[in-house]
Amino acid sequence: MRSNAPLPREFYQRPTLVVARELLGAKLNCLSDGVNLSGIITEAEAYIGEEDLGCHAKAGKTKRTAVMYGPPGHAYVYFTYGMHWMLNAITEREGFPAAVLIRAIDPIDGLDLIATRRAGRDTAGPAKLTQALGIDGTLNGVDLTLCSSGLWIEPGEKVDDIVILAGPRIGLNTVPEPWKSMPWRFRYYPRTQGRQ
DNA sequence: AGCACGATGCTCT
DNA sequence: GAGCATCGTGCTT
Repeated sequence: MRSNAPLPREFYQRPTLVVARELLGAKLNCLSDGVNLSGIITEAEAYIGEEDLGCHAKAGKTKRTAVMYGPPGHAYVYFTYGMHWMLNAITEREGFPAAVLIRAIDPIDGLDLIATRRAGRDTAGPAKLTQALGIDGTLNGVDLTLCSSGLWIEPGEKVDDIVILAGPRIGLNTVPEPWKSMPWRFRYYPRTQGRQ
């Protein structure tokens, strides 16, 4: 059984809110320790430009945020809380710093390895999914539109807008309004079709 | 089921 | 030196 072609660069080179919504239902793939691991994206958040005070790019272009200013369709992987890796997909045109944080997946391929790495616990959480798939800083900047990068995203089932829930982004405790409350977090529940 | 807290190290001021 | 796009545990309702 062959994989589908990855989502193309044009997919990412659009408004970040559109990309965030449309990444729901897509299939995140990672080649890790020789095993193909994957999962359906069920939650994502948008971070949009230097004006967005919840976005890392609020401080301008730095060593850490440089990839956000690069071409869309690449991975922005950063380290936080002393132990966690976060995976983002770069969006919008090159030169404009924006990204979608992948916050949760439902595992599809490599269930055994994922269960081992997660000690049987779930993969709903930005640091949980990177741990499950073995994603770390070595993948920062890789091209998500190429299978050969070892980290890529394929199209999936179309998720109807009606089952998508939108709300404020998580963890922006000291971010000022209106950014703290912008409804830029999107999620859905594929198993239950809309409720949990 | 809900909160408080500690772990742990990088980034930017 | 402060803060962090978090998680798991342990304790209280």
